[in-house]
Amino acid sequence: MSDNLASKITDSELEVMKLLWRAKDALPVTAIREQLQESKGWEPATIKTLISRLVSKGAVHQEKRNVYYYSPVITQKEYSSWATKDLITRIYNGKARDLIASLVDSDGLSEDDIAELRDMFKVEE
Amino acid sequence: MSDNLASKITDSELEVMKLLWRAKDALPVTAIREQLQESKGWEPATIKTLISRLVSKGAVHQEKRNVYYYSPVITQKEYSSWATKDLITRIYNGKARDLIASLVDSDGLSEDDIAELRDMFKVEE
DNA sequence: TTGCTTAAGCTACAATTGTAAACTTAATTG
DNA sequence: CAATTAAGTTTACAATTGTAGCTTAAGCAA
Repeated sequence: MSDNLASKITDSELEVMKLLWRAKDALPVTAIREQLQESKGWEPATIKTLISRLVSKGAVHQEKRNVYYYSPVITQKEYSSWATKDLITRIYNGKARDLIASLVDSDGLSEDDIAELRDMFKVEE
Repeated sequence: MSDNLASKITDSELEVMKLLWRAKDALPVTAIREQLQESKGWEPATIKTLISRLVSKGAVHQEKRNVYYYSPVITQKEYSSWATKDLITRIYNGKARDLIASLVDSDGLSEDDIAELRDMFKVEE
């Protein structure tokens, strides 16, 4: 994913993306609105603006049926991994291990997490 | 560190923080400018604005000597760990291990990183 | 001491973001 | 078919951010 795309997904827009990622299929505004209006307390107009911005920045695709249906162009994986690398670049001088060290070291990991990570790194060839 | 503080350090401001973190002692504008003017191509006025904003948001402390000397209030560790937790909250549903899984899984880790992490999580058994 | 060079403070201004209303067009319903 | 409603488009507007100039005050050199 190009820096252009992901870097421009703002916090509010991300809420829309999350919803689209959760959905298996493309969704019409109605469906999007239904969820965000309640969970976020946003006005329909606000939600529409966010969707439009995402479409114009190429993060969401719109398909005309009876009414437009929206689906994510950028996958959640792409986005998360981009965001993570971005954090590493900006804050950890590009060193992924420093991120993890920081997590370990600031109690960012639960016992469970650590157990799981131990596993994760054990089996790895 | 409160959410208030860290969440408000913007990208440009972060460059100033990084410099202050690197410095062992408080620095006068001159010193800060010297470095950022070259590395970032910023005008003196810009640098001054960033410093002022950091001071007013409480991330940097200023001490009047002959001239003001600036030093970080928020430590780099505090900031990184905050930023990391923030990422986890926003993108990984609060699950630190998902962050790491994503790193592993998107080739965000070099062989070296993995070796080191394996050490880090080595089972003492 | 008087102006010259900066530091510090205040002001500016465009782009982005969060939030939304107003207007226009198309669809649904009586 | 006319009226209502909902979808889609355009416009708005304040806060934040990136970037910087202008003004005033103060220290230093001549």
